[in-house]
Amino acid sequence: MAAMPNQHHVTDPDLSTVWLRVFLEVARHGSFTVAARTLGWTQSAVSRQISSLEGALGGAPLFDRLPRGVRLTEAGRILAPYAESVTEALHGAGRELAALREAAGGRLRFGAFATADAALVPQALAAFRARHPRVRVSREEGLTPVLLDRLTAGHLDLAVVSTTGGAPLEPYELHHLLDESLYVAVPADHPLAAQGPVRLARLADADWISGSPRPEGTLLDAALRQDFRPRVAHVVGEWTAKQGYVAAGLGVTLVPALAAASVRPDIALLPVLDEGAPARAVYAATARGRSLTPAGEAFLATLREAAGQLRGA
Amino acid sequence: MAAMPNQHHVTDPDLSTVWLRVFLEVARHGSFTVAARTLGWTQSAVSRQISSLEGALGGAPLFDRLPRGVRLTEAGRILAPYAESVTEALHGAGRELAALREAAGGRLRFGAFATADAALVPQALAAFRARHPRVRVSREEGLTPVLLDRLTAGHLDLAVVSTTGGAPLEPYELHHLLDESLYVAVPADHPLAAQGPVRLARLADADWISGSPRPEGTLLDAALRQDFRPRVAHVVGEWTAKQGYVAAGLGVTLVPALAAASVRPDIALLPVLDEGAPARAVYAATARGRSLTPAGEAFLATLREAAGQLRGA
DNA sequence: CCCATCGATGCGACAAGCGAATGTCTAGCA
DNA sequence: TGCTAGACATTCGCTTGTCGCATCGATGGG
Repeated sequence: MAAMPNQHHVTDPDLSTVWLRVFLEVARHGSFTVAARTLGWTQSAVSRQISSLEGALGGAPLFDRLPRGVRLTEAGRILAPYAESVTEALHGAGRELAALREAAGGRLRFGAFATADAALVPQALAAFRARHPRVRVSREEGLTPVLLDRLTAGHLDLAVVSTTGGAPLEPYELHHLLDESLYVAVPADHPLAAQGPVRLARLADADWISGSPRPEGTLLDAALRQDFRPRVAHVVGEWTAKQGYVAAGLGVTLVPALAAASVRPDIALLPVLDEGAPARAVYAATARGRSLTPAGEAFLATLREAAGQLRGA
Repeated sequence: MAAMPNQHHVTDPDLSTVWLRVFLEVARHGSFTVAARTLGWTQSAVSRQISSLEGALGGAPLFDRLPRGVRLTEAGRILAPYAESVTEALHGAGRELAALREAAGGRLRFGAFATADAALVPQALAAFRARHPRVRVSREEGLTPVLLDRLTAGHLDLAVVSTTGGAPLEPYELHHLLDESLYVAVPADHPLAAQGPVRLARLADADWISGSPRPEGTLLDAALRQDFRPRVAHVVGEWTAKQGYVAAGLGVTLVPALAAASVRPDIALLPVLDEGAPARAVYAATARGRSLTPAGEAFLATLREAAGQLRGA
C-alpha cells in the first residue's frame, strides 16, 4: 500500500496533543522507527518531534539514542507517568463529551407548572428516562413567571410554561407544544351536566371557584374575553380541594384539558365553546442564546411527542 | 509600545498545549477579547482557536456567545475540570523536570569498590548531600567487574572502579579520578619499618598476605611487574583481619593509598617505590551512550574534588 | 570486513495559524 | 427610533512549523 502523502492536516479526532502521543509511542516501543510506523508517520518526523519536545523542556534529552533503538533517560522516566495521566484525562474528557453529545450523560434540569405534571410531563419523562437512562434529571414545579426567572438565572435548562395572557417573548425561545382547551367542572347533578359543550357566557351568573380572587392572569382570563366578569365565590388553590368545592355544589370552576383525566366521578366536565383564541397555549421555553444540551434537545423532542399523543386523545 | 508582530514561533517555555491555555483563559474571563489580551494575542486568534477546538470535539459548542462576552455551555463545564487537571499535571511535570535539571531531585544510584569507601566516596557523598539534599541516593558496594555489569544492566548510574590490570574500555566512559600509590604494611617492629620507602623487590622473599591465592588481578599484580612471584602465605579477605595477620608478624601485605588512613598503630606503612606505572588508577565509570543525570554529573564533579583533595594530602 | 539498522539532517512543499481589517449582532441611550 | 459602543465572526495575506523524501553517520552482527 502506497503511503498517503501529507495527511497531517487532518484535525485530531480527539484532543490528543501530538507530542504526547509521539512521546508515549516511542517510550512504549523503544524505537523511533517503530513508533513512526505505528503513528503512520516517517521516522524523521518522530525524530524531529521528540527533538523539539526535548528542546522545549530545557534541552534535557528524554531518550538515550542507542545503536539499536532508544531508551528513556531519567528525565523521560519522570515525564512518562505525567504523560500517561494527561492522556488519560484527555480520553476521559473525550468519553464524557461523547456521552453528553449522545445524551447518554450530563444533566437535565427542567421545570413545569402544576397541571403539566398531570399527564404531559410524566409521560414525556417516562419515555425520556427509558431512552436516556444515564442523564441525571432534576425537576422543579412552579408558576410560569417563576420558572422563567429560574431559566434566566441559569438554574434551569428548560421550562414547560403556559401563556396566561401576553406571552413574554423577550429573552426566551418558545417551542409550542399544544393548545389547551378548557372544561367547566360542574357537579354531576348540575342542570348543565347533561347538555354537553357550553358557552362560557351561560355561566356568567354562576359562583366561581378560583385560585385567585382576581380573574386576570388565571384561566378565568378567558371569561373576560367573553365580556363578563366572573364572581369568585371561593378562593381555593389546591386542585383536590377545588374539586371538593365543586362536588359540594358550592360553585363551578375551569379545568385545563391537561388535568381533565384526573377528575373525580361526581363531577362533570363540559367542554367550553370558545370562538376566540384557545384558552391557553403550552410551550417549552429555553433561554434564548444559550445552547441547549443534547439531553435538553432530546427531552424537548419527547415533550413534543407526548403533546402530540395528548392532542390526539 | 508597538505590538511585536508574529512572535508565535517562540517555542512554549513549558509544555502547554495552546488550546488548553486559551480555553481556560476564556473560561476564566468569560470573554474572548479579555482572554486575548491576557494571552498577548488578538481576539480573532482566540475566536478561531476556540472554534477549531469545538470542531475537534465533535462540533459541540463549549461557550454560548452572548452579546456581552461568552459563557460555558454544559460541554464546556464538563471539559473545564479535565483541562484544569491536565494543566496541573503538565505543570507538575515541568516542576519535576526543572528540579531534575538543577539536581534538586531525582535519584542517583552509584556503586564503589570497598577501599574507595574508606575516604574518597564518603567525602564526596557528604559534600554532595549537603549541596543536593533532595536527590535520593542509593549506594552499592562491590568489586569492579560486578559494578561494571550493574552499570551495563542499567542498575547503576555511576560506578567508582579501579583498574586492576587491563582497563575494560569497551562500553564505558571512564573519568579519571586519581592514581593510587601503594604501601607495604609491615609490623611496627619489622627491620624495614624505620627505613622509609622501599622497592617491592626487597620483599621478594617475604611471606605475603593477600585476598586471593593468585596475585593476578589483585594489588600484588604490581609484584609481577617487578619480576618476582610473591609467595602468598595466608589468604585473608577481610581488611581488619589482614591487619591482624600483619601485626602478628605472619607476613606483609599491600595497602592502597585510599585505605592508608585507617591502619592500626602497630603497623608501619612503607611507600612503595615503583618506577613503572602506578599500581592502579581509580575511575568513575558511566555507561557509554547513556546520558548521565544532572545529579550524576554533580556527583562526578564532587568525586573529582574529593580526589583532588586526597591527592593533595 | 562488509552490511543491515537506526537516528539525524538538508531540502522542498504545504497548510496551520497568526495579525490586521472588516462584518454582524445586540444592548443601552437619547 | 436611530445611533453608538462592545463583542464575536470572517476574510486576506503571510510567516513558520512540520511533513515526506533522500541521504548521511554511527554502531554492531554475520
